[in-house]
Amino acid sequence: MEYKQIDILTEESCEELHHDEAAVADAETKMPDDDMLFEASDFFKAFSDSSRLKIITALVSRELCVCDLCEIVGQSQSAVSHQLRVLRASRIVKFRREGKQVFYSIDDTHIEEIIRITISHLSEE
Amino acid sequence: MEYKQIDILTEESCEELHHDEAAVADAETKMPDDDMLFEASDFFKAFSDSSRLKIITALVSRELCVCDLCEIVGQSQSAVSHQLRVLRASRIVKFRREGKQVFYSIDDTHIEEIIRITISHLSEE
DNA sequence: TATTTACATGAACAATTTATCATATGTTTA
DNA sequence: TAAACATATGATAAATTGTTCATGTAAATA
Repeated sequence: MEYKQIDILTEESCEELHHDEAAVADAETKMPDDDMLFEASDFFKAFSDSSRLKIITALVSRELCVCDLCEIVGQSQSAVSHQLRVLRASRIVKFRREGKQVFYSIDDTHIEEIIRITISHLSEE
Repeated sequence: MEYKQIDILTEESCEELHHDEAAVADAETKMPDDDMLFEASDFFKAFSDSSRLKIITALVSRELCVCDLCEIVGQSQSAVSHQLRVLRASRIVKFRREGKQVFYSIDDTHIEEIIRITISHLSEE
């Protein structure tokens, strides 16, 4: 990763000077640090698969057990469990066990707002 | 895709009845149609890579030419162009040509809001 | 008009992601 | 305690994605 940057600077960049040095400097100042960028892109990655998005959307209004989620997304229990694992890792869903069943629900208040804004945005055009 | 669903229903689902049939029916009613789900997940996919997210973040406050974007994200011109292609396809950025340079900018008013909410969400914990 | 500059793109390869299959774990029930 | 049920998970294969390299195109300029 570091080597790549060195390569670019020496071989590929548009000479020594950028076209709008001030804009570049300003953008670099305002840029969130790499940790935040990786965390944020991971967060969005959770929404970037239609099966996961279906799971998230289904959970917005109520908690559901895994079996019902399989029914709703039309996928195997194993596939759904793997996706839930991803969503758990991103702390988008939480779960509680009740006997043999495990109930999942949204672990965050912002999720619904983000989905709502996005859907309304995409519906506009 | 269709065949997969049939397989699941006959081989894998938890018998004939779900655990909470009403909840499943309700979730299925409220579920956006598949076209919307694919479109929305594609939209989020644009944000799911840290290089693309860096490009988007840089463009939020101003338009930038490709060369300056390369400088900011620290990647080759080719890599950045390929990413811009993805962002164009999702209609997240627009561009205008000015002589030899091409200037990119955000093609949507919701983008900043979505990023802002997400960053604030991730900063909370 | 030949060259240079800025950017785009196709092909190939590497890395990552997703689905499937088999199996393991935790809980209830016979 | 054995069997059944609901869910989780590791390994593998298939699909997708991201980067690089080589080359193509449009505009400016020598």
